[in-house]
Amino acid sequence: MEEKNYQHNTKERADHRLKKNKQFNYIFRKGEKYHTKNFNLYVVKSKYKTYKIGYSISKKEGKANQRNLLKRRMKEIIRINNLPKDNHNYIIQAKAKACDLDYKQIETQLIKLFSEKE
RNA sequence: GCAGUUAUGCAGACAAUCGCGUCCUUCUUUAGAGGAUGAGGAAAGUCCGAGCAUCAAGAGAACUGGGUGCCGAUUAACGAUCGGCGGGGGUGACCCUAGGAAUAGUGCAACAGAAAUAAACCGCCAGAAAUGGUAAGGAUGGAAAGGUGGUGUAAGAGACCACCGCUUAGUUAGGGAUAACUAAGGCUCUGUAAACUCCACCUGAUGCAAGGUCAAAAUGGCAAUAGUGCUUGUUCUCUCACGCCAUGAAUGAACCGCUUGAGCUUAUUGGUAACAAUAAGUCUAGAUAGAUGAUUGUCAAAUACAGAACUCGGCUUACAGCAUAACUGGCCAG
RNA sequence: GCUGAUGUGGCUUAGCAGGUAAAGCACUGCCUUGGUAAGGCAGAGAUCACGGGUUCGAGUCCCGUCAUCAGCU
Repeated sequence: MEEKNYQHNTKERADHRLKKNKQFNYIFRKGEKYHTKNFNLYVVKSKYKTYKIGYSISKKEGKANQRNLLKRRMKEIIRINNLPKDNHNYIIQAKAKACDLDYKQIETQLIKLFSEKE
């Protein structure tokens, strides 16, 4: 049953978000790292049957509205392309002025990241 | 048409597909479906002023610290706003202005210059010289002993005169800052208070991460009529209050605070204006890793600065592309 | 969200009641040594974060921006 629900609900819901500061710290310490030019990916195996994603953009990258826009675009890309294939915990960290990128540039880089992980 | 000044407004709209926060309805309770609604002129900086909350409650005095500073009005309040006055800038429309007191006292004014708050280097005049008189001219400086022109004189000097400036007094106008006029003084009185200071007025501190609810029993430590806490800069007077702290106990954004408010829109009236009064209508985000995105089409082009976090009133800073109104300048053409 | 602090040569710091910006390390040249280090002598290097104001004159006083760094669940 749960598997079916998971297949249907590909959208980004609250269930699929990391929220606690503890979890973030844990994943930053223990996770495996993958890089592209503007993004880092941290992955840790989860004990639950769903995946979770957190987004991390530091204040240095841009002003508040730019950071919000980047986060929305990342969420949108992950929702449409259905990127996370395993039930792990992920953090995507933006760096190196990722706020200046287009939607399409972000898309290619994120797809690259997840394929590298495979 | 060109250059400019001031004020005001907009800050994409519509359609389609997928997707997000909150609320409501429904059936069902892991969840789904439908509907409504969903960021700004600065939401920013956190520079001022308020509400609200806590510091157990309150009245007062002294000192200290901080702020404001032409006049009148507006406002819940303000360092804000409006209208004036004085000063400065611009050909002009118009703009800028922390603008009380320098005879209460103290400090500072480098270098240059003879000399910087105090008189004499060169000079001019008299004289044989010693010396005396003088401040017109010279050089320095931000500032040099009222300025310009004349009379006068040995040479000169407010010594005297005219105009201008300054100080004091008076009259008139004005609600006042102040202005105009008259008379006198003959000029004695450098600048700096955004240096200390004086004068007048204002001022407790901390901030929603404030603070409250769930929250009780029980145990341990300290204290015992003195102690603790007192208006969180210090000291004092008076009315006072009470056992205090830790564990229990959960670092949880779980619930409240959290959105109806000095609210918004329109009209009328009063006022030069800021603004106020009255009437009618209206409810318009409430998140908590933090809600608005992606793709396509049409409009000439939609692209700037930028994202609510308890709430209001201002200020400051950022800003693509426009639109509207009033006014100024000179040029060209008629 | 709230509250503070700091910006001075390449680096680390001085500087005050406003009057020509100081030191150490580093750098350049010369001396010393057979050579290097150390040492000695000389030299260069700053729009005092940026923009206004007060003042005759601001690194310093006042106001506003920007950047950096701390602290508070």
